[in-house]
Amino acid sequence: MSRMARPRKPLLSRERIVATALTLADEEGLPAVSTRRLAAELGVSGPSLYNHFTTKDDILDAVADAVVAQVDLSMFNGDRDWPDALTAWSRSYRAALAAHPNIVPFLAQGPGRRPAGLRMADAVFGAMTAAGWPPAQATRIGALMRYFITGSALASFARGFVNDATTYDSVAYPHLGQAHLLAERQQSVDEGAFETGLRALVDGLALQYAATT
Amino acid sequence: MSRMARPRKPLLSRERIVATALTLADEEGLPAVSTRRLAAELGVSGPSLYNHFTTKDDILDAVADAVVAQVDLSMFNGDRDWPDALTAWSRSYRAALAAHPNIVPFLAQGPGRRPAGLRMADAVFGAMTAAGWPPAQATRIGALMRYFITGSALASFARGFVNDATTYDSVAYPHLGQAHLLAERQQSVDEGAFETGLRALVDGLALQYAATT
DNA sequence: ACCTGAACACCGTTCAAGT
DNA sequence: ACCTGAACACCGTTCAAGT
Repeated sequence: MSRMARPRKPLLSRERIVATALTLADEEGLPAVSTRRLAAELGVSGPSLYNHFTTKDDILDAVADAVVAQVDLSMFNGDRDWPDALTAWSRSYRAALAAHPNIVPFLAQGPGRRPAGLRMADAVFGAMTAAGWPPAQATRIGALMRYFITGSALASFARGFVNDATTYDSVAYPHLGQAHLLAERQQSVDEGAFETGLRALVDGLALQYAATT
Repeated sequence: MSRMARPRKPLLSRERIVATALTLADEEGLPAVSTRRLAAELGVSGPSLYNHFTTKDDILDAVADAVVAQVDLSMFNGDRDWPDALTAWSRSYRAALAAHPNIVPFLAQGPGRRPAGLRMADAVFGAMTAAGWPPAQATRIGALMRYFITGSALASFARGFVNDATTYDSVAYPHLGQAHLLAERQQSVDEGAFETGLRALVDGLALQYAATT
């Protein structure tokens, strides 16, 4: 059964488009990822992309999915108790987003309905129900942790902090010391707020767990 | 002290631009808010807007600030204990965002450095320190609650849920029953996840409070 | 001071045409 | 099947010109 020799291989592939889009977003920001710019980066003309994706949003969805696919899910294999697993997963999730901050604003908008997001939701749901959580609560836990982690990533990584002394009027905002609002402090505030919130969430869920089981 | 009579009053004002932009975003979505479309809505030509704002992002910042300004802060007046106040504020915050879902993706990106956001951060910080929280923790609490609330609003209100049976393959995602992913279920999942997470956060913070004071 | 039209340098997407 | 150039209907923003 022989076939004709394949014609010269295609210039593009979905994988190459996604990888190049992610690199471009990482290096020059989300606004740099236009179809025309991305195509130029790939050495083709703009409309070529439409042979592989139906829309620009489809491309960004795939990029977002590639980022979410980096999240470690191995802590849900049953070796750890649920609070430990949830904590480890949250940190891995946040780290995956921190590695690609410029895609976070897009990623945070969609519900997690792409493959990697569903795989993640499935892993959390499975581990929580296995640990004894009722299914309805297990669903909620997956959602609320995602809210917290993506919200944290958005606020932390998205836009720079304007270090403008006149913005922070001590008369208008008597409780906010200037020191609390300096740009260089922001990252440690974000980090501390994330860890404090993560612990509070897991501890608070543990209270509910003890009350319902 | 008389002055010359004012010449015909300006066609535009910052207030009118912001109000019209918010209405347009509410009714037709964020992409409908282009400078040209907004100007047309206001009965002027596109470039006129630049007499009142330096950039389109400045306009959207002001719109976001107007939404945040709707958040009730009266629960921080000292009548309630801090967990009650934090809970009431969170619900008011979420409700303000739910009233204008289309602006949330923009709003969630910036740190809360506009007037209404700073007023809010100041109120939370003031109430938490007054209740006995150390300043560093009070700052973190304001930030982490914002992460959770904006993250929740983004995921809940931003993009519709695709009700596509083929997306949810029971082989690929064995733990996720189809019923859990139907569009009509989504809103109640979001609501339940928000309330579960809010309670967990406040309960978990109460544990930390008891341990540090 | 405030608004306008014209212009610049872009967009996302469609489509007929090429191979 | 996959890529191209041309085209359409848009963008945000600048700027000289008007009042």
